[in-house]
Amino acid sequence: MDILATLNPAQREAVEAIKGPVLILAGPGSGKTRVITHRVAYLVKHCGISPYHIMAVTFTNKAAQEMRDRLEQLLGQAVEALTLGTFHAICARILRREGKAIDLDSSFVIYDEDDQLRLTKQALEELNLDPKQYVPQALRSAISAAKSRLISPKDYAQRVSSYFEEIVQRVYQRYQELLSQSQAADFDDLLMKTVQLFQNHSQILKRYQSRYVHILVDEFQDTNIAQYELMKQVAGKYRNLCVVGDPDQSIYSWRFADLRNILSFEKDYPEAKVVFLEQNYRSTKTILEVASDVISANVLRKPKKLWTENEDGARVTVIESYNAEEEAQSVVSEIEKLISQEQISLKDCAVMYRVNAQSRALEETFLRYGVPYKLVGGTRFYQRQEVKDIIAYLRVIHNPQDNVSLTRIINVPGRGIGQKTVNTLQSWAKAHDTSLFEALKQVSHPDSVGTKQSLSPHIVQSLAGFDALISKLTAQSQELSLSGLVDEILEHTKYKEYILDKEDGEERWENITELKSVAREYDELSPEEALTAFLEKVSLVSDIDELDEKADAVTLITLHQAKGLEFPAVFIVGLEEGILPHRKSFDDPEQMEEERRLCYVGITRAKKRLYLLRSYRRSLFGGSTANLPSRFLQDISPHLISPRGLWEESPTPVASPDFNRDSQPSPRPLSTLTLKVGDHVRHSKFGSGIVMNCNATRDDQELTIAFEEAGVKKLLASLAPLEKIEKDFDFSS
DNA sequence: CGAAAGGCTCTTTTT
DNA sequence: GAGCCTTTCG
Repeated sequence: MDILATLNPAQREAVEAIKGPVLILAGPGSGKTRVITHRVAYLVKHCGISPYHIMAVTFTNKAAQEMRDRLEQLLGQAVEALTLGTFHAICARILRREGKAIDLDSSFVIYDEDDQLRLTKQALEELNLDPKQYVPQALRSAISAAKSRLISPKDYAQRVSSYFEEIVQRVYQRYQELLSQSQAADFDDLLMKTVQLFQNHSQILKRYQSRYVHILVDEFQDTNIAQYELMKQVAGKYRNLCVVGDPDQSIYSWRFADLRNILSFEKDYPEAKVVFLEQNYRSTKTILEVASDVISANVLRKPKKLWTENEDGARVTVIESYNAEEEAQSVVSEIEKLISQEQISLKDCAVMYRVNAQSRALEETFLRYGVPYKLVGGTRFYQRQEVKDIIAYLRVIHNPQDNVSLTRIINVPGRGIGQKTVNTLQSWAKAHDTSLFEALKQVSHPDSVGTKQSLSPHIVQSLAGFDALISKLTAQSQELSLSGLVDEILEHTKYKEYILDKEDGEERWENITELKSVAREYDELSPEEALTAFLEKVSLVSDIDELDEKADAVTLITLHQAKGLEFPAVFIVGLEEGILPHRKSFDDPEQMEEERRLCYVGITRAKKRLYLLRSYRRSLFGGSTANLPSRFLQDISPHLISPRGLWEESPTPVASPDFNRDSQPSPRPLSTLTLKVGDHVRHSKFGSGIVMNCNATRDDQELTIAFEEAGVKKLLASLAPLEKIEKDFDFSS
């Protein structure tokens, strides 16, 4: 089969441009994944490049798996040698192989957010800082932000400019020490440490540079600085770097993704070829117009013209209901209508929402009406307490240095080792500069000195018992299959009795059974390999990876997770001020633009039918509140909408405030000048910029302006030396 | 030491 | 409303 035959001219151009850097700006539904897949196939089949010399980075493991499947179809051969995966998975692999060079044991564990938080708390405690005054979550996030920007504790120390940052620096420093003591890497470390490895070991970098002749990166708009740097390093030799992204679909800035990467790309690779994919193959004309109405209100974007040859399609349905329950019922009844009247099945339908908590009302209603559904995410399987407990046992067996996991299980199920004892062990470990595990071993030996007096013989016995348990399991781990090992853990800890005694015990035990069946998939490997592979998998899987496409059931999913997917019928629920856009974005125009992009991502998932739902009341936390309809709804041209619900009954809708930012009541005319959103301005100091938001204060205008060079600033119209400029100004150039 | 009860806070998105 | 923490009592 000819790899190029099925591509349109722009797609073909993107596939054939194999020499040098390429930036593909691809709108939703423009065949972006197809282009990447075909490009790899083209490299292998037409250019004779071995898959061994190609690296392709995807956003999720699922996307990676799908690409591998499609490639094998396209090429008619397996492509095992191809490096394909998420940045995190690829980095983990590199670090396992090369970690020795930077003092990272090849059996290092990967800490997730929960582990990170525990470690942050420990660092706080050790530094005698009050966790009430310094919220651990905030510190964790600040550390993560630093790492995503490749700022080491030392670098951080040099740029400290506030008391809070001073604290962050100290916690960050200690946090890293604790990580290294545990032979652990957190998510951010996977990226940062790989970059550092390459920075400090040029001979290792050279090997990888020579290997990867071609590099492809998908969802480029959601990469962070560390990922950008990594890519730049590996592509340093051949510069055959192809990145694909859509700035309008950038929705991960809170994970420190940096849209500037797209802008930097053209600066760092001036010879880059830029290809635009603008033809949409997914949605109807109507859906595309709705999407365009919503996204065009963003100020910080390059206008883009998407088009399609698809039919006009039905108008989008806007449904207003009284509360979340009624909203869920509307979804169910519309789905039933679709199934009976159109050729749409359950698995063609997806319900998307801003926050996971919204899934509850939906689930209850789906259950009540007996409509099958698959829930993506929510309380994530591998995050569940009981599942993490068992994994913690496995981690300790695999890597006894892992202090976080050891602390987690040392008294689970309860064996009389309380917080006080753990503290004693921890200070002993710190005083002797050793791991908690070593402390446990030393202290529980009857002939050890120095600590006995502070621990009762009774406790020492408990510790010795636990130590013996771990030793025994560790010995068994050499011989038993992985599922056998899990059985041993369960048996010796009496975990079943422990968990069945708790609330929802049955359900939790089922989760353990489920975990065991995952473990069984690794039984054919050698015990050592199985444990390593299993632990790696459970650290890096995401919920979306587990989505079963074939099951005939409605998908319930967050807007974030829906990125990259498509469905014939899409329901977006909770289009209300405070939900979508989320209230957290109210005072930050940049975040507000991201909310808008999120809405855009949701809309553009739909192929044929789109339903936008909004309810008058919603009880998200405790008391129920009345919310106004989302400003995004107001941005859609009325002729694209066919209304249902409250609007249907009362043709003259209840007067609701106009949310268009442009028409916010402006203050009394200023003698200088009055500006509105979207105006281009020049500031005597900050240069040229664009107005993102206007806030009328009592006798002034508070402006948020994105300056080309100086970034986003908040200014007062009466004071700022501003002039309005007419000429068209391209923010991104 | 551990279970139970009461009080507190903070409510987003996830590799 | 839930999850987390602290307090209290056995």
